[in-house]
Amino acid sequence: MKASKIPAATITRLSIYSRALENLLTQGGAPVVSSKRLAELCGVNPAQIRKDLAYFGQFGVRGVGYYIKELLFDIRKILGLNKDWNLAIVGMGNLGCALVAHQNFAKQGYRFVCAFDADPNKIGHKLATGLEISPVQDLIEVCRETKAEIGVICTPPERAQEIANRFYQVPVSGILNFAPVQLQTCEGCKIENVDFTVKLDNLAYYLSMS
Amino acid sequence: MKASKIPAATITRLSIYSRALENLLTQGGAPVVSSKRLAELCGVNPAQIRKDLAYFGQFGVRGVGYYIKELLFDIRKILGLNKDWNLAIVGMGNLGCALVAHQNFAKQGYRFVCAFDADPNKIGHKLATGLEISPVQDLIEVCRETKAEIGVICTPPERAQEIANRFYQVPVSGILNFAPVQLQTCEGCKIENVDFTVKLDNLAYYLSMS
DNA sequence: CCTGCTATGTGCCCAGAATCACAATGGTAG
DNA sequence: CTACCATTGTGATTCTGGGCACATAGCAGG
Ligand SMILES: NC(=O)c1ccc[n+]([C@@H]2O[C@H](COP(=O)([O-])OP(=O)(O)OC[C@H]3O[C@@H](n4cnc5c(N)ncnc54)[C@H](O)[C@@H]3O)[C@@H](O)[C@H]2O)c1
Ligand SMILES: NC(=O)c1ccc[n+]([C@@H]2O[C@H](COP(=O)([O-])OP(=O)(O)OC[C@H]3O[C@@H](n4cnc5c(N)ncnc54)[C@H](O)[C@@H]3O)[C@@H](O)[C@H]2O)c1
Repeated sequence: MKASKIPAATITRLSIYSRALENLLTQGGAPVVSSKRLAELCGVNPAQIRKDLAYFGQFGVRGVGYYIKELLFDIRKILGLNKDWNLAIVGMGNLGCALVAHQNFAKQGYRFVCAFDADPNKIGHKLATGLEISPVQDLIEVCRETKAEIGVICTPPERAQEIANRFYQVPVSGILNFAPVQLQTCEGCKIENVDFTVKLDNLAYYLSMS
Repeated sequence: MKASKIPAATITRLSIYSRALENLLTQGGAPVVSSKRLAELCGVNPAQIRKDLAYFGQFGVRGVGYYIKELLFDIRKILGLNKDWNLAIVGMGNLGCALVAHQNFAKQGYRFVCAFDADPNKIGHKLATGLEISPVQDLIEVCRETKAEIGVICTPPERAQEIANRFYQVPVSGILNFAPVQLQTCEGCKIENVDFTVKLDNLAYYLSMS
């Protein structure tokens, strides 16, 4: 598939473009946007946008620009957001609960279909969304029942690998990992790490430079 | 300064190396580590590690490897983590509270010195750490009093720019932004975005490809 | 003291990504 | 119908970053 030829950075930017387009839509205004204007909103080079889109086809009208609504639809389709995705989350602590409570995910088509914790006090507890916390021992079984496709790890770092291994057995096809460890990968399962500390460290570096 | 010649990716990796080194330290074992072993732990190429470090000097012993404790110290110094950093946080909702409750930040020398919200019900409330939530109107004043250096934005996206503008006035020298918007930048203030949705979108793309 | 081994430090090369610049083209106005 | 304008789509160019491979240097053992 041509997928392999497309830079990862392009995919990340597509996601950012889609958010800017959503904002333009809700704000109303002209139904078209030029690559120049969109570039300003996203903080990138206009040619970059045109080239990113060119990987997937032709979406604009020369001399006019891009029809916002159509482009948004096309980008979401490229990103695979024209379907809902089922998420399983493990570790219902501070962060885990914040994620499940977050509205935007549902709006984008990401649904939490099961939640797990190891703490007996939490198991059985119902979250605001109606989701009930299951014991982590049942992870594989429940994930299969609920057809989870993406796993989200919010446990302490020393438990993360063990949870990942179980996800591999389900199997899920992707993992979003919030624990600050480098997970061992597994054929057929794509991992994305979200790491706040790394971002803070970056800031610290640049600030102590200047 | 030579800073500008160093790839941003290098700084990010340094942060990851430092975490791996911390793990090695607490686990005990040999006091030295080779670039090969460290590379395995971090999921990168050994030459990459040596090259990253070479930007800043010579830290290893040929034929032996790197002394873990010393290297960790040196990397933390490079990253500017040999001092504490004062953080100001705005928006004490689900995410904001999770961040303040998080132990790791304090361990790394990141201290929350003030917290703000617009909700009258939250103002005056004391967090577990003893930190009291201040009204967002007082942001500039309180940030100056508490010597905040880095701002953390956890408000809804439509409020984020307005908060950033106030941070610019303090001024803080860096902002960690969790709201899914592209903030307008300001000379002298470095911005880092943490964006979960983008990561999920990346997953969605790769999963719908294969 | 000398020899051999091992892992670092680094010059060189290659790949991929960002930017530039221009030709192609749809829309519009006269 | 024609000519002009604005903005896209894309080939060419530049630049940055990653990986290879080897020379270099410290250590250990005899
Ligand atoms: N909270 C933050 O702001 C923040 C920031 C950066 C990184 N993180 C990382 O995110 C993760 C979670 O952070 P948190 O603040 O929510 O921690 P937390 O302690 O509030 O929550 C951890 C949860 O995981 C559960 N758990 C522990 N072991 C488990 C297991 N084996 N199986 C299933 N569940 C288990 C615990 O019962 C608890 O509910 C940690 O790895 C942390 O380092 C958190
Ligand atoms: N919770 C998540 O998992 C998650 C994930 C991705 C992104 N985000 C983003 O992080 C931000 C916060 O998310 P959350 O889940 O904590 O939302 P939340 O609604 O729980 O909290 C938002 C808080 O901001 C406060 N606030 C609103 N306007 C304010 C203002 N002008 N000044 C100061 N405070 C103000 C509110 O009173 C509230 O306490 C949002 O931008 C959200 O999109 C959150």
